[in-house]
Amino acid sequence: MPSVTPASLPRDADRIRAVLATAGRAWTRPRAAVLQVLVSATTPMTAEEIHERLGQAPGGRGINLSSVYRTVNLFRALRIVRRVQLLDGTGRYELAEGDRAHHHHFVCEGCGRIEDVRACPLEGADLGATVRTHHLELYGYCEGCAPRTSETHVRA
Amino acid sequence: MPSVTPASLPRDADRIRAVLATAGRAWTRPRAAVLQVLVSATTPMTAEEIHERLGQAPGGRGINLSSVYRTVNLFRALRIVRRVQLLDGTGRYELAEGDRAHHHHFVCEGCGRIEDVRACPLEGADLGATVRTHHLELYGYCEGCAPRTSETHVRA
DNA sequence: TTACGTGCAAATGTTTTGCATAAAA
DNA sequence: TTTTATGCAAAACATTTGCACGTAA
Repeated sequence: MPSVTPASLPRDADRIRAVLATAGRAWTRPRAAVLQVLVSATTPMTAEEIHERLGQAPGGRGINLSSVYRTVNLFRALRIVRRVQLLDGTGRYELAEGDRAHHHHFVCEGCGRIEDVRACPLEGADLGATVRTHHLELYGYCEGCAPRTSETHVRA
Repeated sequence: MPSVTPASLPRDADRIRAVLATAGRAWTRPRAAVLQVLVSATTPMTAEEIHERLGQAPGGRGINLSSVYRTVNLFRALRIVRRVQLLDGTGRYELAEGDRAHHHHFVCEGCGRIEDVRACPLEGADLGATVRTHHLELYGYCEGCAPRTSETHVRA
């Protein structure tokens, strides 16, 4: 039962380190640091955001942004990380492991906050044999952000 | 009276022209041409793709790519066009009007083809009061593209 | 005739890549 | 000691913007 608490990272790290070893890829300081950031994330993060927070991760200083991209792409290929695309066009990355396996996102059109939606409304739905997976994004206004319908602003 | 989709474009054009007029925006050659391309599209198109096909639309020659972007963004603000974000990160645009109002997409991970999914599997589902709208993308392999599970390639 | 729109070129932002060096296996 | 990964700088895209000129209303 992996979680965000301090003690869980080693477990995550060990498991993922084994995945990399099986794939013939090395366990390195940048990869460990990126994983650490993603494990403690509460929302999908852009490459830039991951890069900024690397300073707080052990051994995470001085890592180049291009290494962040290379790392999340490797993790994606190994199904450790998933890319999320919201309407702003910037890619975001999140763990796709353990209890974070399948979930969706609610995006507040007022403040931009992104919330996880763990209960999949499509659970059990028959989407046809050809469908392997799906991505669902919900848009609306969170409590605290009053809905404004009279605006000319682009939001969907 | 030239047209690509015989009878429907003039109707679409007239209605949308009225929407622009109400918003105090002009009806111009580039806007008419972009609309024409979108009306005859069978799949959401990137700005680049729209730009390429403008040559086949009446009066569509010599229109700048930046005008395509400005046009789709204006149309989005007026809810005439919707932006679709698939996992490749490139924005695609499609009409959000009339019988194309609400639908989703199936993306073939083999050949990249995008199909409309008209029946919304969330029709009638209770997503909570805060949810205004949603986007759903289905991923899988179309008939003709055999599923390959043993690959290291990034696809979700 | 006046506000609005367009082309063009340059700027911005995101993501990838080539290459020489450094670190892991 | 051989393979794989990294930093750095540059390239490749996608999208937006400033400005002078054109055009719809």
